Amino acid sequence: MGKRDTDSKGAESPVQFSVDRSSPVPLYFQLSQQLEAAIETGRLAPGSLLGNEIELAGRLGLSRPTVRQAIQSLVDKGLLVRRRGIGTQVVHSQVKRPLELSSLYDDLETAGQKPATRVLLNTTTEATAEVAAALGVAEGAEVALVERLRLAHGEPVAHLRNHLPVGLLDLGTERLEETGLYRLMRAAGITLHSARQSVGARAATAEEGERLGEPEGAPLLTMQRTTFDDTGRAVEFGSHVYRASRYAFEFQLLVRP
Amino acid sequence: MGKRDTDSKGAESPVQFSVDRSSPVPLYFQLSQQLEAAIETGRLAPGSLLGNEIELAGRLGLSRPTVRQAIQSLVDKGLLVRRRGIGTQVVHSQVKRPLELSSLYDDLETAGQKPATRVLLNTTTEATAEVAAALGVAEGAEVALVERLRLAHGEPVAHLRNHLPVGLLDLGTERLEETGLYRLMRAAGITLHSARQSVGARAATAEEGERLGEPEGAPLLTMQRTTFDDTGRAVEFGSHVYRASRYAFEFQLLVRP
DNA sequence: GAGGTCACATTGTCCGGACAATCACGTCCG
DNA sequence: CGGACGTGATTGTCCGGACAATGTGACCTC
Repeated sequence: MGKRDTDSKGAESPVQFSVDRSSPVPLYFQLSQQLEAAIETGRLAPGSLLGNEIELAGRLGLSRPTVRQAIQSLVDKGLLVRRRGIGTQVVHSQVKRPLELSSLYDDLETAGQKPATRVLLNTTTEATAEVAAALGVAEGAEVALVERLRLAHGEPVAHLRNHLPVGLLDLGTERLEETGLYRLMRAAGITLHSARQSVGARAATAEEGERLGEPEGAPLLTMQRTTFDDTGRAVEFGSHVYRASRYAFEFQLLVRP
Repeated sequence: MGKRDTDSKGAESPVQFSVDRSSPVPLYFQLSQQLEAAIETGRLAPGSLLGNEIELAGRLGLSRPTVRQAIQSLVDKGLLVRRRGIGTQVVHSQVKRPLELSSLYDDLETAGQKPATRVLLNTTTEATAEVAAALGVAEGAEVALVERLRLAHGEPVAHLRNHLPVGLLDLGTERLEETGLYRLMRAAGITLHSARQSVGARAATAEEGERLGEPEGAPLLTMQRTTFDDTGRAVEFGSHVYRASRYAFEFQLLVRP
């Protein structure tokens, strides 16, 4: 039978870590970042053992709880797996990034494309029943409305319609053309917390087809999203339409144990 | 019991918790479950403070790290928010469930529908290049193939095609009609870890329309998914098609701080 | 040789304490 | 009256240790 090779354990790990106690960065965070970098660059091979926590702590001059905290954060990210009695090992699969609350802008940017934005509308309007329910305001109340066309390689990719509470944010049209909405919100001190999404599909109307360069009746990917900040306040309601021929949602998700 | 002192905050913390030290269930887990139940039933109102950790620990006869571990698990679930200098409070928004690696079967079941499954195919086949790449086997190698039609209220909702490594699982056709694939895998001792998904849309072919009861060219929602267990092995590759007129993906997602 | 048993290694849980960082709030001063 | 400042409250980080639970592998028995 196959004998478990012993060099995966390795009496001494070839990878060295170190922490800077004078830095304001928490020690566990320093360590978790170094571990993550080592995993991503392959210096810690998939499937390899990490060496037991106690020895690792001693080697770094840290306590075991601190080392555990660092490891745990990577387990939560799906990069490591712990097994009682065995050890902690690097996950085999190609974990890229779990599903994030990312804007389309970031999606395209990380995909190597150069997203462009054309702001079609930047005004205020009266909330419809749907928008009012999503944002938690009265029907007919004034809300901000932004409509944008997102392009990649000069081609339309998506039509984005966002409703926001008035006064939440200063929505400069030129800033909206430079970056994504979420970045603006974060920059304004809003800490995003969670979002409720619905992803579906439908056929393009004549108007939608015109805007996106698709024939009427072409399949479109739709997403509706309400985003909340950490006080539970709804800060955005988006109703977006993507060209199915040019875009798909790709993401990785983890099983919550 | 010492000082009850003045609860100057909101004077709203009459909820009592208790732990059973003779139980094999970890203490932090007992506490987190009770907290979660209290939040879901509304006994802990949204926005209300939780009372500081040290006092809570003293009241329960637990140490602060244990209480923190319980609270942290709920913070990770998005139910609580911690603020330094302020306290821990229940989030306002209607957090339902974060995106899970759930089967369509579970989705429909929790939606109150009674899903039915018709197994169209349960056999083995030779892996195409796409399947081979996803499952990490050689092209042309034998893999299991299952095709199912999922119905709700007697109407077709989705066509599911799954490829699996041979010998991984005993796929009884009658069991496939009773429950979802993921439940079978879990029951077989496979611990799911992560999945890579792609969600898109396209127009129905004539054959697809026939199967799902849609006209040719109707918009369909598509999902491709490769699922990995905790050893990094690909255990399933799914290629699914949903009727956009009858189904949409709904989920909640959390921002990774 | 097959199967069960036991020691060992490793992570899981829990404790008690210490100090730092941050935020809300009241106080003091201009 | 308003802004700067200090103070208290609360969570964040970190330590060192103890015992339990679990899976592996070697050893022993049959």
